Amino acid sequence: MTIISAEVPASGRARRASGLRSEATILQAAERVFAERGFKGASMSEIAAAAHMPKPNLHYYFGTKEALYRAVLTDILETWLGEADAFVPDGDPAQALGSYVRAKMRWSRERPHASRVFANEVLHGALFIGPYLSDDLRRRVEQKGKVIEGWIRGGRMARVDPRALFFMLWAMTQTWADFAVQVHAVLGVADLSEAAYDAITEEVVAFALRGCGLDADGRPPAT
Amino acid sequence: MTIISAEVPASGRARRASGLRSEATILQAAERVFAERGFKGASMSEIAAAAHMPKPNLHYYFGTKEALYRAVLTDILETWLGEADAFVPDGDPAQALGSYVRAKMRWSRERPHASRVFANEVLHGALFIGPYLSDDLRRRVEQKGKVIEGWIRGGRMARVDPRALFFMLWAMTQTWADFAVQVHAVLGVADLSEAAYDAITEEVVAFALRGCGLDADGRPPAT
DNA sequence: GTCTATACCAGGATAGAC
DNA sequence: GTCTATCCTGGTATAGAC
Repeated sequence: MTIISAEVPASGRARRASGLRSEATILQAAERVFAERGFKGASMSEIAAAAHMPKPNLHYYFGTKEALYRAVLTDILETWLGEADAFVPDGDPAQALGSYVRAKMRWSRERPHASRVFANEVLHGALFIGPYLSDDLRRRVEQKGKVIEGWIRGGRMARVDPRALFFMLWAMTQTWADFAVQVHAVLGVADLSEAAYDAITEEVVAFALRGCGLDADGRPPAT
Repeated sequence: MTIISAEVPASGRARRASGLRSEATILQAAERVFAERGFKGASMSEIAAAAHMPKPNLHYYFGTKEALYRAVLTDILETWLGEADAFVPDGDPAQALGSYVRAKMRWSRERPHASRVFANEVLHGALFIGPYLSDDLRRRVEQKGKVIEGWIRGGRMARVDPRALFFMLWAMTQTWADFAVQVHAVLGVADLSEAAYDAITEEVVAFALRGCGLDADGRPPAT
C-alpha cells in the first residue's frame, strides 16, 4: 500500500507509547464516526468525543481532518485483501471460493465500520482511493481472474466472467455490513446473533458455489 | 408510500406549470448532487447551480435542505419496488427470478444516482427511511418470501432462505450502480457500453439462477 | 415567483498557556 | 504532549426588493 501515505505525526520521529496509544484510539474512533456519518458528516468534535480527548489532540496527531481520513482508509485497505489469497491454481475451486466467501463474510462481521467507510468512499467517487483501485486492486483481480479462467477451461466450474464474479462476491458479502440497517429492518431484529450470522454465511457460500456451478462438495456439474 | 410525505410547496395549493417544472428540475439536480456528495456533503448552492437557478428558489419550493432530501427519497422509494411484482405463485421460478434481476439491473443502469442516494441513506443508518424499511419493505419481502418458500416446497428450486436471497439479489444488482467507480477502475474503462452492460446483466442472471439451483431454461436440478 | 444581500451558526484549524 | 479559548470560512436560511 504505497499510494496512500499515512500521516507522520508532528515531530516526524517515533513517539513514545502514550502517543502510539492515543493515535490508535483516534484511528479507531475516527473509523466508527466516518462510517456512521461519512467524511463530510463526521466532525472532528464528534471524533474527539468518541476518542475521549479534546479536539486539538486530533490535529496534533494527524494534522487535518483529511489526513486523518486518509490514515483510516490506509488502515482499512491494508486488510481489505488480506484474506483474498486463497486462489491458488492447484487448489480446489469449491474450497478456494468457499473460504474466500467465508473470509469476506467474517470481515463484514468483524469490521463493519471499516466496510462502511470503504463503501462510502467508493460510493462517492473514490476520490482518495481511486488510484489504489485502478492499480493495485486491478492487478490482483487480473491475476486471480486467470486462475478462475484456468478452472473454467479445465471444466472444473461453470463459465463465469471472473471480474463479474468478484464484483458479485464482494457485493453479496459486504452488503451484510454496509446495509445492516436494512437487513435488521426487514428481518425485524435489532441485531444478528453469531449463530444467525453463521447460518447466513453458509447460505451465501452455498448460493455462490451453486452460482459457479459447484455443489457444496465441490463436484463440478455436468454442464 | 405514506411514511414520507413530500413537501407541499409554500402556498400549499397547486401551482402553475412553471412551478412544477422548476420543482422537477430541482429534484433531478438534487438527486444527482446528493448521490455524489451524500446529504451533508451536498450544499444547497451546488444543487442550485446544478439546477441553474439561485439558491433561495430551492428554499421557496422545498423549505429546507432536509425537506428537499426527503422529497428526493420519496421519489426514489416510489420506484424502488416497482419492478418487484413479478413474483406470482403460479409463475415459473426461473422466469420470475430472471425478470426480477433484469429489472433491478436496468434500474441500476438507468437511475444510478437514485441507487446511490438510497445506498448512502441506508449505509448511514436509514435515519429518514428507517420506518419505511421496517414496515412497507418488510411486509413485501415477507409476502414474496412465501412464494419462494412454496417453490422450494414444490421442489422447483434449491433451498435458499428467501430473505437472504433478496439481500443477495439486491446487492448483486445494485453494486453496478453504487460501486460503479470501482467496477470501472478494475475493468480499466471509463464507462460501460450498453452492450457490455447487457452482457454483465446476463452474467448476473445466470449466476443468480444457478445459485437458486435453476439452469437458464428454468429446469430445477436433481437436488 | 424570482433574485440580491445578509444574518447566523457549525465546524476546521490554530495560538498559546501549561 | 495536552488542553482552553478563539479565529474564520463555508453553508443554511431568510429579509425584502422586484
